[in-house]
Amino acid sequence: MTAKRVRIREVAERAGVSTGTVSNVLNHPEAVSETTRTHILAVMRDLNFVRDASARQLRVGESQTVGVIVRDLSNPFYMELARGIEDRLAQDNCLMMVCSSDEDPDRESRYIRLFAEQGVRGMLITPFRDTSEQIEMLDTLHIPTVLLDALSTTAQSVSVDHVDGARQAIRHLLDQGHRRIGFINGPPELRPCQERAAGAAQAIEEYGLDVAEVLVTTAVGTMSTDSGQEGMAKLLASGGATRTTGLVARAVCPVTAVFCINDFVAIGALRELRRHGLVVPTDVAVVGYDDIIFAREMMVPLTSVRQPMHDLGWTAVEMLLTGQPAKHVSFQPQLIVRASSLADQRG
Amino acid sequence: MTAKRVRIREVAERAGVSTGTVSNVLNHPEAVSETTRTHILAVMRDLNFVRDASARQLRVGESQTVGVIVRDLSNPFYMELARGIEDRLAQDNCLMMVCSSDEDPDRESRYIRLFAEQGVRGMLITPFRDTSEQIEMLDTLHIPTVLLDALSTTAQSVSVDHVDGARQAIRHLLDQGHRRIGFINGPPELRPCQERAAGAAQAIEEYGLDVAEVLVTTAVGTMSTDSGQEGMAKLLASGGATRTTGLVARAVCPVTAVFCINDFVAIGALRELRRHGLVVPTDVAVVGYDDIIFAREMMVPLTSVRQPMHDLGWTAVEMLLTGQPAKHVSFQPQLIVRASSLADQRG
DNA sequence: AGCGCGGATTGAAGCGATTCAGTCTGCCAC
DNA sequence: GTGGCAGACTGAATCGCTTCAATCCGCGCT
Repeated sequence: MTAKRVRIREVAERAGVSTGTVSNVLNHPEAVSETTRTHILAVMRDLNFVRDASARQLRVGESQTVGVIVRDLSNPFYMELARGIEDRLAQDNCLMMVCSSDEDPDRESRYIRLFAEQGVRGMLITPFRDTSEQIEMLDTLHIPTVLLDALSTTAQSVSVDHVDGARQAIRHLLDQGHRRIGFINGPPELRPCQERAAGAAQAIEEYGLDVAEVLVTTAVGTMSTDSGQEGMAKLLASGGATRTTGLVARAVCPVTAVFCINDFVAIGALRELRRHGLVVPTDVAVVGYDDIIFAREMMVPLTSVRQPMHDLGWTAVEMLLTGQPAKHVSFQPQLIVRASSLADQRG
Repeated sequence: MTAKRVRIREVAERAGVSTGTVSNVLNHPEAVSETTRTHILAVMRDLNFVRDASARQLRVGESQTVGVIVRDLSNPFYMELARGIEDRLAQDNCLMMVCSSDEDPDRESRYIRLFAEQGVRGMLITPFRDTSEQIEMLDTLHIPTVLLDALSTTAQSVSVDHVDGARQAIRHLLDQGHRRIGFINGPPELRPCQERAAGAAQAIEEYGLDVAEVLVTTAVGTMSTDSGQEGMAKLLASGGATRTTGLVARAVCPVTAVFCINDFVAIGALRELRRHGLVVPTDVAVVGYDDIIFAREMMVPLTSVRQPMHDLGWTAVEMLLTGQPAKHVSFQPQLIVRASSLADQRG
């Protein structure tokens, strides 16, 4: 029962050298002769020496940790992001401290302060409103910060191009011949929703078509399956009558395709379509957003816009650690085409 | 552009007191007179003072961080767990450092060492094999550790009762009248798989039935949708013939219900059943495990065994921080019944 | 033999907060 | 008037590591 942690001094004594040499083995091995180095390393192993990072940090003023604030850790959307961050940090032997802001400014401030006290190398923050005030504070503390999934004029930031993502989705539907396309948008006050709406319109214009004629937009309050179902119901209601084809009565769908702001919403939309006896993709094509892991596993695999979250996290850390001059890095999303939007591959 | 961080000394000077008093404001406010305390706090705010945690930690030998190692951070299964950990830590103003072992012993060791260097208050580890060796090492370093989702004789641990989870699932199917039940198990060398198999058998015995007659087991190598599909295919193949009912040709299913080792596997099983024209739950009932968020969102909402991961994380931290005497805490899972196993609620 | 040089090693200073033995002050009791 | 005491405050020592000026040593060169 050894009561205390082994210090560098014990190692030095046992190895018959000074503490400076032991420290050099740890930090400047090339400055120590082969013989003493291996000897000291052996002693370290014997004594089970573990270097105290807080003492080191106090002295050199640099830590091995990075703080990460996401909106909600339990949201699978952030998982891949976190993984990208971790993978890049591992290269520099760094660790990440993660927490959730829950979109609560107080929580966020509290965590930022805790991180500052810890002397993190930098912070990665997924802001949920204008955080320029906080950033300034961090600036005066000389703590580099990169905003995730945001565009900032004051700080470094990385994000995925929502305009382009929506454009790809709509272009794909137009390519498939659709000329009446529903768009179930999320809360219009959210930046990503605005941008995706813009991207959708842009794609239609690029095809020389009239946006007002092609796009039927409806917005829902939350990005959940229930909202998606509700949104789809609204779209269907705007269509009107019921038609009887063959033996089955079917709702007449006012659109031949639906672009959903997110995969959850798409799942809800699929549910409502099915409830009305409409078949995907034969009657209506559906495209989602985010490409959550289940998109491909669904009964009708869902076409979706994939965001390179792993790269996003990786690059954010890269910017943080290397102090890149780049102010903002934007990633291109990628449309993953699956059965839910491919009318000709049915059967 | 203030070049350096404000130290406690600056605050003391500016406030016309000694560093000791400033420190007391931070750590023993009751020992400082009302007047000076508020004055010092004001000065701190003015100067934007942020206390250096590494210096504090060096002196008092106690940090505000906890290390967490999960198998793979990008697995949604761990999200809720992480959230439970975070929520409990927040109460004590602690932060968590998270990382993924990827089931690689070297990575795991590396992270454990990093955590030890950081002087974490404790560690939460999701082991993937026998880690008693590592734990012993941590023991000599006096770093408390709680194993997650594991049962250990040497260390503290928390887990969910797999035997009971499987028992609930099978009991439910027996209640529904099923007497030939398929079981798509995972790799039989994994402890949870063994335990669930045991629980399944136990439930059948409790009903006074013959396990060999009721349960048709098949095992798959990985816990993926593809494996699930494959496993279901095997089950169906063991049945043999094809029957023609009404207008449709259908495979004869040798079982009337299937219990899957996990929801991904269940998704694969559903896919295969559908491919054979078998309807869930009319022809075959399906039960999964884990109750992933999508279980309820599926075309046929999936009955699944829910594990209280949030509580698990919360309790693990509780044990860590309060040094509970309890060696092991086991949680009860809960069967969430949905349409996929309720034959009588169809239509 | 003496000099110079460079690589290896030493050891004390210092990072910033906390602690604690001690001082200082004011006040009450006798 | 003096002693005693509690409450408020002080400041030097300390935590373990890194750093760097200084020292030491061995060797080749003149």
